[in-house]
Amino acid sequence: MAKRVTIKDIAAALDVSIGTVDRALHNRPGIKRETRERVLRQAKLMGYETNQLAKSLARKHQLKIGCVFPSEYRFYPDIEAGINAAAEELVDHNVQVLLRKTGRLRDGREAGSIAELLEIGIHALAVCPGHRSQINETINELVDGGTPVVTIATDAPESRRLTCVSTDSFNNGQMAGDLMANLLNYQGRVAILTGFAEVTDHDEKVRGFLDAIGACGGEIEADIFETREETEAAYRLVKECAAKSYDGIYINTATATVGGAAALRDSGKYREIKLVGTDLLRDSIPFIKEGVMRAVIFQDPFMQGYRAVKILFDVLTVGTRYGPTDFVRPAIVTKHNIHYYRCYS
Amino acid sequence: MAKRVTIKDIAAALDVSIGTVDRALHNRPGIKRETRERVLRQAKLMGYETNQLAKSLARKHQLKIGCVFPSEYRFYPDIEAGINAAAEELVDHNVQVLLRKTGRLRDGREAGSIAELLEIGIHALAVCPGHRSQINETINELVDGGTPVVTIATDAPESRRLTCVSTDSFNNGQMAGDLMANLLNYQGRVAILTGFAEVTDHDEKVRGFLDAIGACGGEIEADIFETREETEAAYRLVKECAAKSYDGIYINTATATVGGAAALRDSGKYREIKLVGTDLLRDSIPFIKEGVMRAVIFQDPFMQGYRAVKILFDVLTVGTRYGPTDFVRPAIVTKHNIHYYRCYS
DNA sequence: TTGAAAGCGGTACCAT
DNA sequence: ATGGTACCGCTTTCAA
Repeated sequence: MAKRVTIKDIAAALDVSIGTVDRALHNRPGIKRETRERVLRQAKLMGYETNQLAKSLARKHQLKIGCVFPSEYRFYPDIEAGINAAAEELVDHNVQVLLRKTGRLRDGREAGSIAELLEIGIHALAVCPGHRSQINETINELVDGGTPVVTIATDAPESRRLTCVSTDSFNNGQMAGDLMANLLNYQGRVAILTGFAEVTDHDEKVRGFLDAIGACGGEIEADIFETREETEAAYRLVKECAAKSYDGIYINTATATVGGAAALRDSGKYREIKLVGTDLLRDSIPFIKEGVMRAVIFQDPFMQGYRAVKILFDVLTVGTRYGPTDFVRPAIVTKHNIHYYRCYS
Repeated sequence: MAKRVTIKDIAAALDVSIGTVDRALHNRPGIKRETRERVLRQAKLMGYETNQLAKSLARKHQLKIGCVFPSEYRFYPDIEAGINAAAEELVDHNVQVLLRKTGRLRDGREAGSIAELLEIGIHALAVCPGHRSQINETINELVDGGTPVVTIATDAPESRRLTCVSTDSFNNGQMAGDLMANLLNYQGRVAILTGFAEVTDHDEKVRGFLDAIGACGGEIEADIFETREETEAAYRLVKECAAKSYDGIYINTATATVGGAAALRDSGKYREIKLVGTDLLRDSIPFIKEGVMRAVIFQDPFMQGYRAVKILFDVLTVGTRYGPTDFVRPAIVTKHNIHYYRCYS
């Protein structure tokens, strides 16, 4: 394992100063085109790669990464925990993470929080947009000004955000559908309890679920109901379904999962009716442990927050490119692996 | 966010040199007991925490971490990939990872490889022991000499290794058992195909599986067969089981999973008989995608290798303490989440 | 027993 | 347009 090539090595080989090498490597002004090319050629030749530790250590200014997300107590505390975990890993890199909470997701207060952060001065931004296009301009201005932006969990797909860290909702639904198809032995009748018909993510999950049960080669019928993500509505709907001839129930949002599980337990029919839920709230844990709910598809919000910050740091320092979406892998959580997953909400 | 406290700050506060602070902080010789205590008190007072980047950058010698594992082409290539991924993350930290392969797991060639590494000089060791006690002395000598050792996948529990990175086999079996119980609607007859009756890990999985199906509150019978981890034996056994009245089959080792799945497909009864396997070999992927195998419990060997190296680095630099076991979380892999998992064997 | 200083591999600024 | 140098926070060696 030969010693790593440093800018000093390059400088020596070309008989220039390390300042010049640095200028060439980083496209800084004040260097002759020809010199830059010579340096770059030599760097490639010698297989130079930046030592990120040295880079962080030498950086004079602190990197500030802003994070804007709702203060709702479901889901977002996990995202926050992930953000903080990443922040902690980056303190030695002289990175500071600034958090701003925006009330409820739909309040539309992101722009205000972002403005606050800009006042302070940030080098990158992670945000959970409450609306898919409302803050496009804000995002685009930032990006055009050289401040990378990533969205978390929800997206603003028509903006010029760098990427969106989230789960693949369609695939999420497929995972649930496949599980259900297997639990039902490829036949029966299931109730799908979706959040809002018009919310893209929820709808995608429904489509994925239908896709999977349709492709299983059996005969599974499905009815779709809307919970509007209200615990009580979910409770009522599941109570009703339990009274009818449903063999399985799929709930595609977190809060409704809790309400639905409670209803199924109260109905006393959870041994016959198979319940598959979504996400992990503290309140759903007992239902999984007791076998009321067979499994949940966990979208790992912690990891979403964590990755968002890590990606931004990476973009800022290494300059790595990312695709339009960065899918976090969901987990199938059951009675005996639930202890591997932390949840903060 | 106040600026971080550095050794310079401590030195200034006490009007000593940073050399003295360093000596105190690291229990180095050549410092008066009293001075050391003064420094340590001040450091605690100011909330000092080492900047690991600076530490790595300043270290004069390269840290060498040795890894010894079988060259078998199942499972171990994934461990190796994980080790390499960790190694890559640590190059900037001036860490070199040295690999040594030992033929088949049971060949008992670890001691030789370790000796080779000691010749070169390593600061830490990760090893997959082929026997649970045979290399205890080798391990203990290293540990007593200040070289931390962790075991990967298999363990040497009576040695003084720092920790063992592996999965919890009993829990692994429970996950499979719970899944099977749900697939069978709590009733039926299952065949358990275990590797070797006398191998602890395999036996633990069987016990975990029995525990879970026993606790499900239904009536599931189970018969146990030994595959000796041979593809052909597994094929034959599953063919036989398919001809009898089994409702489910659980296979608890990687290679047998492939053979078993092939047999079930060939029997044409995979829609009726539920197959749950273990681990992910490239050869098992099609069986999962086609629905021949409902799920596998994936023990994530990549993560095991990765964590082992990361833990050793952490012990070497930060000095973190670890418990006797470090369980990597297994994943339930099905048709629709299999694309999230890489496998190298 | 302690202090001083030269690095590690970069960044950033000043001088030329 | 380029060179030189003082850092960043720590380790390590040498001098006192």
